[in-house]
Amino acid sequence: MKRFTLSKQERLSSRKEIEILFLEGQSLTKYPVRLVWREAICPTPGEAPLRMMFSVSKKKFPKAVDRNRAKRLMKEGYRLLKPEIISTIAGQKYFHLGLIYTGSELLDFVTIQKSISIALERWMQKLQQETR
RNA sequence: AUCUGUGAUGGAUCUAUCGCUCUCAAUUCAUUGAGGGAGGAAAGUCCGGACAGCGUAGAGUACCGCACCAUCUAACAGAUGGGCUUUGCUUUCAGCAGGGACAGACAGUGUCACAGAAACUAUACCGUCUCGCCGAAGGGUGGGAUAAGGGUGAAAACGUGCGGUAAGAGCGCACGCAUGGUCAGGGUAACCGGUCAUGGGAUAAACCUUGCGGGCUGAAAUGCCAUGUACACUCCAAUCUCGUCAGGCAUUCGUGCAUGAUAAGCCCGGCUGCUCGCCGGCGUGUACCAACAGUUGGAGGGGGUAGGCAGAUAGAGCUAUAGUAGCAAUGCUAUGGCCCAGAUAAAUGAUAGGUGUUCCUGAUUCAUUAGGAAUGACAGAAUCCGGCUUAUACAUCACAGAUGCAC
RNA sequence: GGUCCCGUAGUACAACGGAUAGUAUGAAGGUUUCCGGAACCUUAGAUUGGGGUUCGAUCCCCCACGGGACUA
Repeated sequence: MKRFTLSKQERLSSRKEIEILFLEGQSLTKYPVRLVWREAICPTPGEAPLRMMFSVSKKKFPKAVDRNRAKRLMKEGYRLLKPEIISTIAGQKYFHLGLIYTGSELLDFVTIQKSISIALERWMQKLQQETR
C-alpha cells in the first residue's frame, strides 16, 4: 500500500547539506517552480531515499502569510506524487531535492501540483539518459 | 429608510479521507491509540518590565530621557480622576463636545526676514506742545519736551475708562491681566480665594537653567552535554642525539640527592565615554634560575566546527460566583473550575460534503421557499508579559452628518 | 533578533527657520542648416504622506510609509 507521508526524516533540515545542495546540485525550471537535485554519495544508515526541502523568496512574497501558503501548497503537491518517484528509482540511489517557488503571484493548488509533476517527470527522464 | 464617517464588539462551524507537529500511553522499535495546536493585532519595534551575562568601591562631570497635580500599577512617555488653558456650539454670570510636550523667558547667550522712526540701552518719520530768531500774516527755521494719535508689521513697550498736564506719560485712581511675596483661609496636591508689591515683547519642538530618573549589553543573552576525527598542553614508558648554573649534603670520585627567584617602573585590559581612584595580567623589563628538546605508544585534558539539552512555557496566569475599598482606572478577600501552541530551512495544510451567514434571480400566502454564487479583510507565534501605534472585508450596536419619504 | 541612517524636478546633487526652492544633465518647443549634430533662445517639471511647534517649516518635534547600512 502506498503511503503519502512527509515526515521529518524525509525533509532536508541540515544547514550544511542545504549549502552543498545549492553549490553542487543540478536544476531545471517549470514555471512556477524550480527543481534542484543532487545525489547523496554517502548516506547515513536509515536515511530516506528522497529528502526534500521547500523555499520561497522573501523578495517576491514580502508577507509571511503568503510564503507559508506557497510552501504548504508545494508540500501537499509533492506529498501526493512522492510514492511513484520512489517506485521508479527503486531504492538504489539516494537524492537530496529542493523545490523553489519562482512565480511572483500565488496560484491555486491544482496548477501548482501539475507543474510539480511535470518537473519531476522531466527529472526522471534526465536521470535515465545519464544512466544509459 | 438608505448612504458616509468615527468608536466598540465579534472576526463562522461540523463531518469524512489523506497529511504535519507536540505531549502521554502501549509495544513487535516501527507503528498504533488518546489529547493539544496562531492573533486581535501574532505586525511596527515606539515605551516599560521580568529574566540573563558582564561589573559591583565609589564620587564628580559629560550624555540620554521625562516635565500641571493626585491615584492606579511590577513598571511606564500607559490608564483614571482633578486643576489650569484653549477651540467650537448652545446663547450666557453657565453648560455640552473636543484639543493642549501644560516647569522656567527679571540666571545668562542667541534669533526676530520684509516692512517700519523704532523689534528692547527706543538716535522721534508724520504729528502734538513749548522756547528763541525771521516775517505784516499764513508760515519758515533752530533748540527742547512728548510714545496720546497715524501708518508698518505676526508682534509696537500692560488693556479700558476717568483724573491730570503746555502737550503727554502707570504720573494717580477704579476695574481687569501677568509675575513675585504673603496668609493659623479652602483643598492630600496642582490650584482657588484674600492681601501687598512690581509692570517684565516673542521664541526653551534655539542653546540653556531647575527638578526627577537612567551602570552597559540583549535569548543569535547565557549555562551545559556525549561521540568520532585532527590539534595546543601535561604525565608515564621506550628510543635516539646533544648538553650539564650556583652554593650545600652524600660519595664506591663515575656520580647521586634535595634546595634556590619574581621588587620598582612602563605597557595592556576592566570598573560608564572622560578624570581621580581601584582591581587584574602565564605582558614587558631589569634581575634570577637551570635542563631540556625530537620521534613512537599509552593515559589525562582544554578550546572548538556541525548537532543536542536547559533557558522555553504554571504564570504580574485564565475564568465563574459572592463579598468588599474607591467617583473611576484598579485592587483586596473567600470558594470553585481550567492548563490554554511550543516549531527550529522553522508545525496548524489539501480534497469532498453538510449547517449557518451574505448577495443575485424566480415564486407566492410577505416571510417563507426553490435555484445559483461567495464565505471574503488585515494578517502567521519564535524567551515571556504590560501598554502605545498602525492595518482591518463583513455583521451587530452607539454617536454624528447628508439625502429621501410620512406626519 | 538587535542597532543606526536617509528620503528634494526623469537622474545626480544644493539651499542660516524668511525672495516665486537653485545648479547640471535629460525632456518639450523654437532659431540656425538642404538634413542632422553642436550652438543659441524659451518652456514645463520637485520638498515621501499625515499631524504639531512657530508670524512663517525642505529645515525643529511626533506618527506612518519607503529605501539603505552595520551586527551575529
